[in-house]
Amino acid sequence: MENRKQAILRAVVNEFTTSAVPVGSQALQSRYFVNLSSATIRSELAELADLGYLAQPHTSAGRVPTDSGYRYFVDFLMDLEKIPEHVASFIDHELRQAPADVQGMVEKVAMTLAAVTQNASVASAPQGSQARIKHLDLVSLEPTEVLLILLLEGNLLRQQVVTVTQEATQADLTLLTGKLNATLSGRGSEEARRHYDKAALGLEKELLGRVVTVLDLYEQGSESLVVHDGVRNLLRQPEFAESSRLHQVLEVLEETRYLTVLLRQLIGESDLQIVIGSENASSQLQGCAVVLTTYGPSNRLKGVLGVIGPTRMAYSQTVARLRAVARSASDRMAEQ
Amino acid sequence: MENRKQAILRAVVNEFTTSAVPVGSQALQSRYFVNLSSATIRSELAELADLGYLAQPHTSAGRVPTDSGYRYFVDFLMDLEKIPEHVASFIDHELRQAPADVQGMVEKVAMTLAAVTQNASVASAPQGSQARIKHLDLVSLEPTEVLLILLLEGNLLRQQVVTVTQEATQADLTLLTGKLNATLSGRGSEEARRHYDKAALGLEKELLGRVVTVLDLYEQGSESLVVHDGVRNLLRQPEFAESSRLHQVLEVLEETRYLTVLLRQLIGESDLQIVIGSENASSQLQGCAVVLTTYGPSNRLKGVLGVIGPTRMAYSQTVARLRAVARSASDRMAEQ
DNA sequence: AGCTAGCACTCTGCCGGGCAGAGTGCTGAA
DNA sequence: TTCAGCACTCTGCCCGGCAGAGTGCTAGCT
Repeated sequence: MENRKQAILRAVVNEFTTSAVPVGSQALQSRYFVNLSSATIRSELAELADLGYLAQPHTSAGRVPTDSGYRYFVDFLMDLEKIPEHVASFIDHELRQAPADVQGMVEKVAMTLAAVTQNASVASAPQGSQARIKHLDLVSLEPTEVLLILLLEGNLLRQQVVTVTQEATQADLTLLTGKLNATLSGRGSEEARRHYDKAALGLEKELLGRVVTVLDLYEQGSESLVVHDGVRNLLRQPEFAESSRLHQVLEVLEETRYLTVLLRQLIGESDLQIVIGSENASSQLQGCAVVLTTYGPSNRLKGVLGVIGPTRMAYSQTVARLRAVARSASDRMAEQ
Repeated sequence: MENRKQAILRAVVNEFTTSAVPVGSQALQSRYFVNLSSATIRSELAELADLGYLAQPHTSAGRVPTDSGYRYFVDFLMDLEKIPEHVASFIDHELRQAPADVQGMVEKVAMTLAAVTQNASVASAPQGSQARIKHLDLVSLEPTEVLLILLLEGNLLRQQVVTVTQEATQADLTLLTGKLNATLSGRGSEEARRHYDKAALGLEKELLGRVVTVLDLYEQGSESLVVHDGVRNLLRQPEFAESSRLHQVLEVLEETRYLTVLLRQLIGESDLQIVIGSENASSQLQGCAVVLTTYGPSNRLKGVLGVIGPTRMAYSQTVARLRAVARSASDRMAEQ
């Protein structure tokens, strides 16, 4: 595409993302192209519309970027924002005072991301495809009830109440704890399963069975933790003035199943993903853009972090800030 | 108040909660008082308006309950709904498949409550004024880094990474774990503090210090867990058609600080609390009603469970279902 | 004394026309 | 290739009129 067309498309996107009003040839001329006439701009706009990058709400309205227009913009025209100093330090400050547990951390990350991007945010807890046991603990609740505590790699705690058929005192359990820790720490589910298969019937086998279950659940990601925040930011945008639009977005955000699927598709894909409007698989997110990246304490443990907003979004700013939050959060988690 | 006035007020509230349209004398006559003329009803309505229980949006509209009207209704006129069988079994079914950890349980409770009341819900994790240690565990991460895992009464897990000044192997830690468990299990923060004061400088003292910190944080409730769900349900109500109304509610829900305060005021108060419109302390909840109750595994461990919706709410149904969820959740938590 | 039928009154919501404003596409000239 | 000018179109807004809903009041009835 010629340079000037690109410049005009960029200008339309910039203008529209800030004003939310269809932009006409005069506005462009006075603010971006003083030494071009509005008529010239008009003919360029018409051609951009023919190419499918712009559309007009009605005959005598200005132009609005289409989904392909935004796509072209983010692929070729966007120059990354340099994050202001105060935003960077805000991010660090917020994340530094996040709680140490995963749950609290993920919530704080989502909150911070929503605050700095002024959009809605989602975050899933970092998770590896393979779970490794770091430590295991058994606590007697009742004679036949045992609380199984599993510490997984990444300092993730899992707990399970196991009802066993045979009574066990805390002393029995402490003994067993030592044994299990010796054989299992640092190992994953395949190792646990092997021990389970070998074990004789009884307490140990019952508990090992539960250990395997917990690890399997984790690896399937079926109990994955996903949080969201910042829905109130969306309400500031005219796109969500009528409640039906927001309703659809909330259906996605509050229905964790959808969200899990949405996020899982990213894992393994490229570092940054931008999904615009109709590119979204789910019909509820038409008119919305989703910007996603991964984060986590290590290469093996990755969670997904995302921003959800109207397609009329400040993409360059969003991407830069999303990356900053992801980096800062990853650093914080790696420290632990 | 005379019987008939009460009946009319009750009818207005009933009718308005289902239709959301100001209710006029004719509608009342045809659906509730066939052997009364609309003129009679009109004069009663006028008197109820004089008493402050009803208002009209404009001269020729029907009547709408005021906040005091709703207040009178819930205090004197409401008869509690008997919960349909399928709702009761839905609640049990949902809560039965809740995860065993507190976080997951609280989320599931909030989700279920939102589903059965068709409003927004909030839930805080059960918390006692006194924390008791049930079990304690130490895991070596690095030579000078120890992961402290505390299992509190109510099966609440807390974890903390402690950087210690003196190197310790896992064997050292296992030894210390046994000692600390012997002295601390079943005890609370005052006991932990006593041991901390007595302990000689070194590993044990450093760890005990952290134990005390964790218990203190817990008892202050400063790290209390509060979740919400079901905002999408509010969007179905005409009250939230313009986004500004929802914006205010979201400010309260997404700002955990507000929510914590809102919920904490209930602890220690009566079993059930209904706050209607202007009775709300926070200005953002004008026009909203909040129905709160407590729940938890025992009398000492209580969390708050609440429903937030428009003042035009099916109070009787909401109260009944809120109670059912609270009871079912309490049972489930007590089992563990 | 309480209830009711009838009636005038008021307010909203909706429809259609007219008008200003914004923005376009086209054309002919530089 | 660019640009000035112009006719055209479409929206948003205002306005008046009208139907509908609901009220308050009054006079008469039981």
